[in-house]
Amino acid sequence: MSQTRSINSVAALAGVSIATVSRVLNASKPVSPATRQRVLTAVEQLGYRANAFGRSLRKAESRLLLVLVPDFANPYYAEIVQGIESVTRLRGYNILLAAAPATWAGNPASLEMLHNKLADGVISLAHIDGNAQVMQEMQHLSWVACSEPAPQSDVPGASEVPYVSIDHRQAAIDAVQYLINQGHTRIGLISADETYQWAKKRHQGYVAALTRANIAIDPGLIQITRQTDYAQGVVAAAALLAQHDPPTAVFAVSDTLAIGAIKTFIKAGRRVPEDVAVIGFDNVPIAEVFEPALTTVGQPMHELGSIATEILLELMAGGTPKSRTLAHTLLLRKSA
Amino acid sequence: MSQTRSINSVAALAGVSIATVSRVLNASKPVSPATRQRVLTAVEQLGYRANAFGRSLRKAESRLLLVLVPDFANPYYAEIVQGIESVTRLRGYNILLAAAPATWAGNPASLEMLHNKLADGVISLAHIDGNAQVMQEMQHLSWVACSEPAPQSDVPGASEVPYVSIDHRQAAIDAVQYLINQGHTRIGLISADETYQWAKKRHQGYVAALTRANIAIDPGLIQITRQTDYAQGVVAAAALLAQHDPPTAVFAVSDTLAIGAIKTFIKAGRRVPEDVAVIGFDNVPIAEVFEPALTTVGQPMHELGSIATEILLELMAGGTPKSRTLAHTLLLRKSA
DNA sequence: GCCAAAAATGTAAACGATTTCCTGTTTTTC
DNA sequence: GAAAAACAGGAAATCGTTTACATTTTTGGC
Repeated sequence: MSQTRSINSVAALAGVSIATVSRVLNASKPVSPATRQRVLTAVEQLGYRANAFGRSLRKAESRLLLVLVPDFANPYYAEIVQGIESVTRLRGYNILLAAAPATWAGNPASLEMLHNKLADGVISLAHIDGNAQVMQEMQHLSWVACSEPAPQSDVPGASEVPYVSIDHRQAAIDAVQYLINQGHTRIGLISADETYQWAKKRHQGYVAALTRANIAIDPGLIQITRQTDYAQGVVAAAALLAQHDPPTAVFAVSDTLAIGAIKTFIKAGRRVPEDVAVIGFDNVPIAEVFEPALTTVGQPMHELGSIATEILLELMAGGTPKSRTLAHTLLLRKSA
Repeated sequence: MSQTRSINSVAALAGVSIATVSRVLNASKPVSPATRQRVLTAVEQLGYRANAFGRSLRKAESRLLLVLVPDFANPYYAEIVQGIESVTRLRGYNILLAAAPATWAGNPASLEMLHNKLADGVISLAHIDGNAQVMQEMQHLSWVACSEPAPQSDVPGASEVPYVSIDHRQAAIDAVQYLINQGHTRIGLISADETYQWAKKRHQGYVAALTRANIAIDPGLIQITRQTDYAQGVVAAAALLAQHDPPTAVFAVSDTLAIGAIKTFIKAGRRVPEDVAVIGFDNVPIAEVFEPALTTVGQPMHELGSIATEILLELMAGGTPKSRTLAHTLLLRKSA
């Protein structure tokens, strides 16, 4: 009752060999109804459950998927994880959760220890730089990048890491174009640490949209923050207000930045959207509820996660799935 | 390079036995500096990393902690997980993440499959009802309940499950008392599904505070919602407004409910806090940023997670840690 | 130099499953 | 009714570690 039962105890109780017990439990080979039943009742009686390590060791698979998350507390990632979970649950996999180190380079230990062949595959929501150690590990395991495209391997013949993401550049173009259509010409940008591909791409989209509309790029209107929390949005907005000709519209690469900015604008006596229009990015849960409700670019978070998982599973099954680009949506609300 | 290397290949390359390799890697017994070095370079050269299953099978431990989360997308849980991670990282453990089924009873499979002895311990952020299957599993594994106290086992001699939580009842008393001190006498309650202990306890605190102040309980001012999302807050607030003598203050058992309620009040032409004061619970990230900034009860989320982990680790080490009750804080902002 | 004690290393037995053979029993088929 | 095929179930190898026990090598005191 209290101690751990092995397959041997079941076999003994049922009066069969351990091979037969295994066959019943895995339905791997036919077993006569009579013995089958005997095994089943023995299992029931002992409350037996197969030891995961024994199984994994023999089969060389764990049915565990490693999920690398840059920041647990960020609702954006949380929703993606939710999407991942919805698929793993169905397919009989479990999630091994790990914090992606802020910088890959320094601590190989943290990562390497993690997937000592423990997981069958990896879904990374984090930025993966070309760190050699990491890249080498990637050869051994099935990887898929979610939201943040993975760097290509230099190793010749190495297979590419598939990814699933929205078109960040186009999404930024859509957002900025919307502001332009509203008649704005002085449009500010609040971007974030551009080692992140998404930040970089959105910045590019901003530039592309303005260029296409023949609006000159004013470096003073571009604020790059270190992180994406409210506080950084506050700082960036203050910097924009300090310009001698402040913007009449702002595109922020995340909702948190946008909200921080709006608070600053309002505190400075500006009305949003009348004096300054603001568009955010991500459509986090608060966006809809905030006053004024935030106009923002919505990402299909749940699908990002679920499709990444499907792709990974296909990859693990030996297939060659293609990367996917999902549709974004411009959610028109009150702030712009 | 590409195929999986076992300890044998390392032993062969270094010209030693596998035992010695293991001893070097685990520092379990002294090894002469010379051989030690030879083993280390062999390990390096082959990129060897110990197989987790072999090790876990032999040592009967996985250094994996199962974390049961009711809802991934809820920032409240996300922050607790962050706290858990901060400790597991330090102590060399990893997190196995699982969605706690909404109702335990129906699907034993989901849970049982999960911890086929795979994890060394369990941290539950979820409500654990007295489901017999679950309770039995709890005998086999070290459990700790985080935020939601676990039910006591009926099994005589069974050890109690330690928990870490704030004093939900007292926190509710503090919040409601604050409203009373402000002169309010018609105070509404928006509570949630009271199979959750925290909801029940907060409701009790509400009643206790009013009773102590000799204010009669008006059932019409008590709204119980199914979930804790914004939408439910909207519905509950509308119901409160429909009363012939609506409340001048409202205590909501979660920030999301509070925010939904505030939006409704404002839309109905009421000013917050002048016409209706609102206090929430949890201090989610939005609370500070919302307009009007939300007065709420703060829980030490990060510590809830980290201390739960410490307790679990102590339990697993054979200790008998005591349950902990952490301090809450009433955060006075603008909404009340 | 010799011998006992100490230190270093090797051998082999677990750990708990799955799975490949293999050996007996049926069952089929002509 | 006999040969062939199908079926059930068991014995033992295997996965990759750790570790108790055995053995060899080194050390140091005389």
